[in-house]
Amino acid sequence: MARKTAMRRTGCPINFGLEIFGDRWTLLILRDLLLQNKRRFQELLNSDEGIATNILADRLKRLEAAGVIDRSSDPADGRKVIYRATEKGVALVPVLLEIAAWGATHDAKTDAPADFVPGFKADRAGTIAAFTARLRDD
Amino acid sequence: MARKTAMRRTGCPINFGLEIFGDRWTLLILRDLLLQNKRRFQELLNSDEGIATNILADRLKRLEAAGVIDRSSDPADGRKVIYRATEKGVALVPVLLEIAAWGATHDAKTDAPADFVPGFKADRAGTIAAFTARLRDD
DNA sequence: AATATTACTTGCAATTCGCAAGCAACCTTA
DNA sequence: TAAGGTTGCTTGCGAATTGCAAGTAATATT
Repeated sequence: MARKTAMRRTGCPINFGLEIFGDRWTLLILRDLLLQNKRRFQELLNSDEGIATNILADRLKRLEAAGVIDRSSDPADGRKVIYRATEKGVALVPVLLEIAAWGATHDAKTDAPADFVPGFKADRAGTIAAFTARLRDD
Repeated sequence: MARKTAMRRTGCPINFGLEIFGDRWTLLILRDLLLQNKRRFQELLNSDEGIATNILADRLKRLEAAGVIDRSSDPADGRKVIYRATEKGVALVPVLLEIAAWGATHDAKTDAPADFVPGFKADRAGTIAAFTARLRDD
């Protein structure tokens, strides 16, 4: 899991994002951290998609290195680690919600609640604000 | 390049998206098709990030299989192939613009024009409409 | 003191990636 | 109409990444 010094391909802002979260797992971890309020390694591990422990550990390291999340140990239980999105991470909520809206719209068998897409379209800013506020509260 | 029958991990709408474009290259191809109006294999190949021909061919096949793009041959030149986003593909413009806005905001050395983020924030719907309209025109 | 939890590493086989070549179909030029 | 160039791919192969299983160290619980 040698952390290689991230070689930038280009200065394109989309490429910048992809070099951080352009893989099959990173945005799922951010989904759990940003939209599902998960905080610990075990919670992230237990997601339905079934990420492996080495991949999860690697992605959390990269996200921390990229300044998207913070890592701290739980003062109430020294074994536990708390992962938390930084402001830079919280700023990805709109990206995740747009992907979710696209997926829910174009997947006939989506698990998304029926009112998600209409609600998001009707009040995009409100939906984003609701998720964002929840992250800053706890 | 064996196309394996895409095994769904879950019905999560974000996972649905990631199974189509959750890798280092696919969204860059869509960037070129959706935001840069590229249409041919060579144009996509010439992007600054330097995608390999086998990867590009593979991703174009997957995008076509997913219904995100259409493939047709150029009536004016039988060697050339025209790749074009479907409605499902055009619907990814907001996703790409959100990623671009995030990248431009958080990358100190971004190549994005200085007025992109302010312009996008001031008139999100207008920015999306401008890109979308351009795709339907030609 | 013994056992369980939590957050990870480590090993290794299997898949995927990326570079370089090759190739078939089509167009252009002479 | 023959020769050469262009276009959109495919093929081979070494290197990197992934994913599963099995550890392990540092706490916490009983």
